[in-house]
Amino acid sequence: MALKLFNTLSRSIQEFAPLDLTGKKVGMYCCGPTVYDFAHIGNWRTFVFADLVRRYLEFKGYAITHVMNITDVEDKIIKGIRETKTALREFTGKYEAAFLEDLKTLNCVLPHQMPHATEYIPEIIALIEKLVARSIAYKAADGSVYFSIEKYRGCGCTYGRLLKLNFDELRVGDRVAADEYDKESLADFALWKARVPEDGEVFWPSPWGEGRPGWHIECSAMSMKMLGESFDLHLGGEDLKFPHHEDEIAQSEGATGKPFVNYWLHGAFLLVEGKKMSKSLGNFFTLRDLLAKGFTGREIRYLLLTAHYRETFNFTLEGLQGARTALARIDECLGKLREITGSAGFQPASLPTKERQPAGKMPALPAVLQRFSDSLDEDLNISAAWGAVFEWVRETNRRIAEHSLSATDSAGALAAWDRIDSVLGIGTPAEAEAPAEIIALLEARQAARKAKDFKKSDAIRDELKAKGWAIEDTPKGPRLKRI
RNA sequence: GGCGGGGUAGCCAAGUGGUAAGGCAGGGCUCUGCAAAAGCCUCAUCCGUCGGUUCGAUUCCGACCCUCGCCUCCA
Repeated sequence: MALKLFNTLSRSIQEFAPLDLTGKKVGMYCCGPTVYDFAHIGNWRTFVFADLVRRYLEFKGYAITHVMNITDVEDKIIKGIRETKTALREFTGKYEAAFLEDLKTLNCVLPHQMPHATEYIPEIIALIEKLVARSIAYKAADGSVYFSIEKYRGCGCTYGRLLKLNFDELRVGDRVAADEYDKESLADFALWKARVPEDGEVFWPSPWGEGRPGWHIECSAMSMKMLGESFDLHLGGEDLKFPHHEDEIAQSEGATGKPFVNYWLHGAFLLVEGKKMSKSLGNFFTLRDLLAKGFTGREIRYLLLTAHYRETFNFTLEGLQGARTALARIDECLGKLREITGSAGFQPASLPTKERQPAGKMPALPAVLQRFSDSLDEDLNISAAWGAVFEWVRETNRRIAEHSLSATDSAGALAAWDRIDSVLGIGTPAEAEAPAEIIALLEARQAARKAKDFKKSDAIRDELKAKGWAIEDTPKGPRLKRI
């Protein structure tokens, strides 16, 4: 089955077909973080969504180039370095390192390229020059360069491709009124911002004088530099549709005269405990806040991946608790499969299913994989995909209980899971090794049980519990579990 | 004011013109020296309200109510 995606550009679900003539290579750009603070759980929903798209395209056999920019020069960053009295690199470096660490915690595959805005100033300037040469951009009295929406529309281009805009009825709110730039038109946006005293040491030379790039232009410059003037996929949060993505289209197509991006994918917002996240409501969480509450990256990833990407999702602490139980259900099942398969060095990775297949042409898949893949083909219906996974878990458990699952069946099941998890990225939980002291207690308890000295064995169990370890007696002997 | 999402069991969340996936919680059972854990089974006569179309609507159409978001900081 072919992958279908909702394209914001056409406002409809379309079959995905890469620009690449061989149908194999795919270019994908996702707007990355502005490194002025720790990323919050809402940001992470978008990045995990991008990770899902990337992983699933790879699952389908595409050779993807995934680019995510790092915005390391911007108003809030400048404000931050002024307040903390640090250098630009020092300031952004700290948050960038945290971002990369969080990305790893959530088991997101690292994008192939993560360009920094400050390292692409020449490309940004060159792009602005093109726009100036085509008279779509102009230098204002304040030394800044703006994009003229009027001129752009005059060329027969449409501004407002991703959502309907009615300029006559745009409400002039406080934010717009607060703008005191020398723009010809209110809707015009900055490509190059002239240096002002508050910028401190943050500026670069340019044909229009010292200054720094606007936010929108950097994404156009870097994405086209890495992926070409036209590429396949551009993702981001839904709030970026306007103005950011709209402006990217205008700048890029205004400069090249070619279609910029084929498919625009937008991830929906996240509510936390039913409300928009805000610090005053006390429902504002960074990933780090949640880790501090004792949740793990995979639990958070799981929860972020339970809902369809285009639906507003309500993230709750209770949901996170449920995620833990749900994951344990999968882990238990996989653990049993591994026991049945035996530890004879079985390597799921060596199975032929792992082989790259020509895009869109997969061999016959095990039922669960087929359902999983069919679900994701439908505009990444991950809820249905999880449904397939959990029904498979139940069926597998049933077969295990009636001992009708051979080592070969079990190995096959694990191989299927391996493929599924290449998309979900849930992995296996970090197993805590029990210290020798705990093992000794466990053995002492077993001895007492054998001698039917249950008073003693129960006492040892309590002692273990006090030390943070729970015992589960299974037919194959006791198992230790960290509490 | 303009534009766009939503309203499905206690909670989260898929889906369909023919009578409701999945997860969590709850209930029952199995296993167990007892527990714990786990597993299995079960759990919405019903999909915001009111009309309409239809043999049949949660699904299509209309109206209304509620809710969330975007409208130049924003994932």
